[in-house]
Amino acid sequence: MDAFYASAEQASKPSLRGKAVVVGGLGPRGVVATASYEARVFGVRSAMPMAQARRLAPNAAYLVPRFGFYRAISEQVMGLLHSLSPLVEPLSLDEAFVDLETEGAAWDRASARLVGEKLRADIRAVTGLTGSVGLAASKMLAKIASEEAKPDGLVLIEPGTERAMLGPMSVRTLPGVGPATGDHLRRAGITTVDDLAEAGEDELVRMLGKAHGHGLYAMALARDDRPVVAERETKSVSVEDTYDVDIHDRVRVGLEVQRLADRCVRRLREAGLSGRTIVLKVRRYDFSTLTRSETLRGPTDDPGVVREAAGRLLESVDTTGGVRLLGVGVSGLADFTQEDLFAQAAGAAGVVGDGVDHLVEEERGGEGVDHSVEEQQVVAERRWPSGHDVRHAEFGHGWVQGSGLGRVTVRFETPRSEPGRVRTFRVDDLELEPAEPLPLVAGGPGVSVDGVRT
DNA sequence: TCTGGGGTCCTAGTGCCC
DNA sequence: TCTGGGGCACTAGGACCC
Repeated sequence: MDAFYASAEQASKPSLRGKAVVVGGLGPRGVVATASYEARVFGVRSAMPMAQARRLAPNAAYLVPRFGFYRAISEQVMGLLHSLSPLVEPLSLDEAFVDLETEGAAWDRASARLVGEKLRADIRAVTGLTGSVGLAASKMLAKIASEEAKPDGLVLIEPGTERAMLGPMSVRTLPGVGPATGDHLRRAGITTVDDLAEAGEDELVRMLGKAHGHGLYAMALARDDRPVVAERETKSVSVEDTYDVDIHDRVRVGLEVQRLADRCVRRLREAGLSGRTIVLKVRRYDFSTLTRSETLRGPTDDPGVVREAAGRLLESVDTTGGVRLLGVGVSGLADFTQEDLFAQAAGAAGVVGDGVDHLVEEERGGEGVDHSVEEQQVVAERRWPSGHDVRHAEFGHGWVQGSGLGRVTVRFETPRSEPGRVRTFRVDDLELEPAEPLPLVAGGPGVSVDGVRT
């Protein structure tokens, strides 16, 4: 999908079509998740700090991501892919490999092109969004082709032309070559795929290690026989939070770790999993990152056990100077099998989602009645996040354009209306309430944040 | 400029067992 | 009995991807 989150927001909000839209974290330490093509003109890119994006494109619309909404659209698209072949390997919400050969969906260049064009038309009809298709003989080449095809295109790499096409490209084009490997190679005078092939396998293994060296050399020769894998098992589950301001108070750090442990267990249970290895992640004030892990005798999904382990791990970490991020994860996963799980949950000192959350909230908000202007703004943004849908008793469906200082500004429009008007309300206006996103396509399936089609 | 969140995979060191 | 080495599990960190 092309600039997926931003395109979904533009489809949902007529007044943003053709405008610069940036989706990402809006806090002081937020980064850009996706920028619309209009925003990219100003130099805004994924993973860029939000503050920098705002300097580059001060007039863009800045929205927080709505993953439930994107997930629902993603499920529609994945459904279309599954109608082509049972072998669909999702890479993320907006990208997947499809093996068109196994079940005979395509057998040559012409049939593959037809399938690809029909898929693009179907995606457009079902979701109202554009997607790009890369067709090639391997996953690596299909991925490169789809990048070349963006936005809203289709690229087929003709068999036999792969090496000639790849040769002059930057090493950074190859999947798995990021900033660090790119720099490493550049220092050795290797900048293109041709340079990689000339360097030879032994040299690449010496420079980058066995797995990476062999893999890169094969890719440089356009060799990639990795199959499309339909079912991938989850290997770990984790949650993490970056704090707007570094936390110095050791007690508060401990409370946050417990809160994260609870959230992690909740996710683990939702997935029907348990795990043996508990991982604590700490990013300190200077951005250095530490992980500490502990492997238990058997898998658990008991919040008390995970909390305790995370707490023990925290004891071995020096947090003086402050921490900007904390995370808790569980790996070494097993299918959940313990029969007495629910008994354990009921008997645990604090059931998941209970107790600790409230404690932390009180710590934050219980310091008196004089809330600063910034605090009021934070509270308003929490209740009315930018970009989220709302419904007003009198004015109908709209979305939050911004909030703060006790006010929330709403633009009243729907995916199929003309660009709408803006009105401002008090944040505690009883006629205003959060709403589900509306379907993007007339007559198409509706979309709710739970991913249920309506 | 100042760096999110949720993942995967790889490497290297260490300790233990056979 | 001592030593070496392979294999494995565990731990920590780093790179990468979307």
